Amino acid sequence: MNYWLFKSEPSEYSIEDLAAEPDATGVWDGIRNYQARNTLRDEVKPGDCVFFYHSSCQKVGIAGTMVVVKAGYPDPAQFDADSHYYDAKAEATKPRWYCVDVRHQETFDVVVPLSEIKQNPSLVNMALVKQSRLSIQPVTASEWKEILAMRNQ
DNA sequence: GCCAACGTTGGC
DNA sequence: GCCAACGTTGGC
Repeated sequence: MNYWLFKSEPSEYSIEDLAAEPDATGVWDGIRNYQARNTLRDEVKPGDCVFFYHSSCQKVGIAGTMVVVKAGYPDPAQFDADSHYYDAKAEATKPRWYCVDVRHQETFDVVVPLSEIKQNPSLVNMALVKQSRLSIQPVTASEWKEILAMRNQ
């Protein structure tokens, strides 16, 4: 079982949106970065735990947790000409982009702010801090525990 | 809205 | 395969 952090702009899709889905389960789609794609396709597995990160908003930080319920499969949006995520170069037999299904688990009472994560000495090696632009990134077990210890404070 | 960091594209 | 130009991300 592995830990991950997925980013989303809450104005596009927030943790509240996920919680409001039927069965609190949604598709994590629209990933259009190859490194993130490879992780989704090859490494993210059902049962893995994921932080939901809110980016480009008033309260930047980790908003809660979710769990992976379906491993990587071709992102349907790449074939949908009406979708913002349409990719003319993707073919049904050779999909370019992948998505996973996730189920909402917990919404933190207060978002754990990026500013506090950056100040926490035991989190200096987090991908979030070092490789800030990656939208799908790994989290270690100790980082997971540390973030959980910072929530609801 | 600015801008640094990083990813992608395309000419050669 | 290099690298300049360009596009995107995302914090502030």
